Amino acid sequence: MNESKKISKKERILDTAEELFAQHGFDGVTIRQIAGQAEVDVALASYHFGKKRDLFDAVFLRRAEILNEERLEALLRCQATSGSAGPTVEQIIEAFLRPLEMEQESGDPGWKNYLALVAYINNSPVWGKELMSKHFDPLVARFIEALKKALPNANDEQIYWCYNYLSGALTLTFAQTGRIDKLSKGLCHSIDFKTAYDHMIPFVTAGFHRVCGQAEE
Amino acid sequence: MNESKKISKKERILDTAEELFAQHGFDGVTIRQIAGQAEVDVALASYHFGKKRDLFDAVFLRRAEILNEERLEALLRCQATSGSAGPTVEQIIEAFLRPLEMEQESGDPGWKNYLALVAYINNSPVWGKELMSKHFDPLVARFIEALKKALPNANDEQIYWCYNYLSGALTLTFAQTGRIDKLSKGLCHSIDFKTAYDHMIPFVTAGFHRVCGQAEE
DNA sequence: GACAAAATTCAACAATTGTTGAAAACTAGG
DNA sequence: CCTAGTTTTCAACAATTGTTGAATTTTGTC
Repeated sequence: MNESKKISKKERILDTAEELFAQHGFDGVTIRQIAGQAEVDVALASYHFGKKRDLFDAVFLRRAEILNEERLEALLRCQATSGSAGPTVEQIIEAFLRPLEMEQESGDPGWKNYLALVAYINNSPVWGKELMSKHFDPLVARFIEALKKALPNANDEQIYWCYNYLSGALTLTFAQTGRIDKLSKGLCHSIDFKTAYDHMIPFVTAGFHRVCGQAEE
Repeated sequence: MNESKKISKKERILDTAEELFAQHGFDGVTIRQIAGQAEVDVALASYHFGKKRDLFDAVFLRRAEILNEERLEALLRCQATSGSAGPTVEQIIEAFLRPLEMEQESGDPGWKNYLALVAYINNSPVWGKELMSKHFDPLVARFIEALKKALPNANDEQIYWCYNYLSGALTLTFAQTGRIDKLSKGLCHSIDFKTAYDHMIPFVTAGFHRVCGQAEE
């Protein structure tokens, strides 16, 4: 077995499906397109993953678990370094966002596709609730608990709404539509995640503080 | 002609297409589904609108023009009432968001569907750039000009990134996925646009001020 | 190298897709 | 009522869809 260059056909199907689903959505992609671009027989996708929907789920789940682990680590790490008062809002937001940046800027282009897929799912009235709630919200709940501690004056409603805005700002960045490139006449670039997160962190941190009635220290 | 209750079949196709496209995206809907739900023959959609893509464009354009007019009015109005210094950031954001709230809370349920469709389009790597840039960004550019005046310390890059976050937070709200309902255990409701905008306005206002290096007065 | 299991290909299926041309029904004005 | 124009229906088309069962090849184990 040549383990250095060989990527199994099963993985190639996942990678291609990831890319195409992210670009065109579930219904905008055919199994034949996936198989064609992956240079694989049409029937092989069904053999490995079953129905089309099962393939979609497999693509979504593959990196969701990795992402959750990294985010959890980041949260625990910033909770460990901060005192008994717990981490600040900004530190929590950092822990929430930076793992994404790392993955997106890593060599693996699959992560860019994957997060674009998350953008598609999060904004979908059909799957937004189902998939995101099931696989991301258990961890999100832990981040929100930390935020509550950092914002003692806030009521829960305010925190959840603010998280919603954070989620929206984040997923639109994932989507990489290139709209901001055009609007800013080339000044900003959708693919420049580092800059996107650098601005996003103070933006949402200030938003949380303002809405949740807690002046920034 | 009974003009009170009669809605033409052509309009019924538009309304139904609006609802279904918003829920399932362009590729997730068939002409037959639209025709079926609109109680209309399949061929009638082609007769009135041509290709499927043309119908999609017609749905998108119908309310885009109305929305642009109302938003422009709101901007001009707040610019007129403010002095020569121009409106504050918060006033500009208000002018940007409130017309949406009005429409969404109006009796016409089509507006809710339409804005969910905008959410889908804005987050789509395929259409996000094309449709949004063409039909919304000319007006967005005017709002950004006003924001630049209200934030003299900001550089353009910061402003465009902040607008991107605003756009993301806004469109996720449009999408009405119901995820926040579940996450907050019934405390927040996706359909409650009034509350969504009430929280969003101070959230993004504070974000703009923080990123663009201008303390709030 | 035989052999069982896994992986892969081939061919085909019924169902559904967008679209169209011709026929039919409706509408309005003379 | 006649007629011209618009709207609506009907029927059908070629193409594409997801999926499957059987056949074939590859893989790993003794």
